[in-house]
Amino acid sequence: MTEAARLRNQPTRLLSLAAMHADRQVTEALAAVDARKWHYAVLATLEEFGPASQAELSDRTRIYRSDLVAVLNELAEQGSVERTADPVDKRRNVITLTKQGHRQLIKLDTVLADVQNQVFAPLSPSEREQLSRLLAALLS
Amino acid sequence: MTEAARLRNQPTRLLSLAAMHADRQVTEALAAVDARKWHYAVLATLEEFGPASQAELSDRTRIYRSDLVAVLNELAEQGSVERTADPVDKRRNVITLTKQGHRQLIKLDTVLADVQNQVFAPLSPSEREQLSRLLAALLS
DNA sequence: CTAATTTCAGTGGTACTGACATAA
DNA sequence: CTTATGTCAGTAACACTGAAATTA
Repeated sequence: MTEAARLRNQPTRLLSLAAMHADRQVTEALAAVDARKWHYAVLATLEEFGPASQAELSDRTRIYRSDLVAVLNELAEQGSVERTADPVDKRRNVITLTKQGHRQLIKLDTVLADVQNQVFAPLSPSEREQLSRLLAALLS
Repeated sequence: MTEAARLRNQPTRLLSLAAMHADRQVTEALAAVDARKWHYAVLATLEEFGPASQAELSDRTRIYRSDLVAVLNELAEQGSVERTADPVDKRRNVITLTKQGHRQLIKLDTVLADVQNQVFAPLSPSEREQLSRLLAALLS
């Protein structure tokens, strides 16, 4: 079944379909190790910037504050993260990466590296760079 | 607020963010004329291939059969489409584009052309072609 | 009997809004 | 008094599954 020419000629549709295709593989690969994209975003951010409040995590990961609550509940339940009250500002929680969380991050690193290679397998290394450059330009 | 290096280096994340950014603008522009992406997909398909059953429309647009029902209800309500029983196969409906639907399609064409130019404004014409080529390669 | 078509009900992850209590 | 923070409730479009009724 062929697509209408009008649809084929909508670059935004192509972009959507490609992203959906990639997202699907990421989601599946992460699910296999009991994780989600957001888990990785939070763990990676904590690793790089150290303990943070939920508001700061929200800013850095682009996860909404309201949605972050559930993500942190999940990460805390699996012991990847600790949530303690901030003594200097009692409105805040301080989120800290645990050793278990660090191990989980390393594991997710390898899982995601595999997925990137799988998703971008049709492209040569220089084409992958090209693509990243063009996509980044769209966001600036 | 900067993103963690690990996140910046995930091309699939970049792809997701770019697609989300583009989708948002498409959705907003279409909402302004009381339409959705799926409406356009259905109208464009009917225009190019003529009257079709819902199963055929589903195949061509990649909209699930179950979701297509609601889309066609909306299009029928606004008079863009007519749904009649197929005399030769009573299981089927025949979906036909009306004159009103044709006009709506033309209108959506211009709306979407504007959005494409807006979304891909940061890229030169040859870069846009490059991007389309690379994205298409990911889907093959 | 089987297979295809339309439809409905429902799930689940996502993006996003709004509101509330608490505390700065 | 206002603003920031964490939390909860809820909406909406989307992707997807499963099943029922009708008809080929």
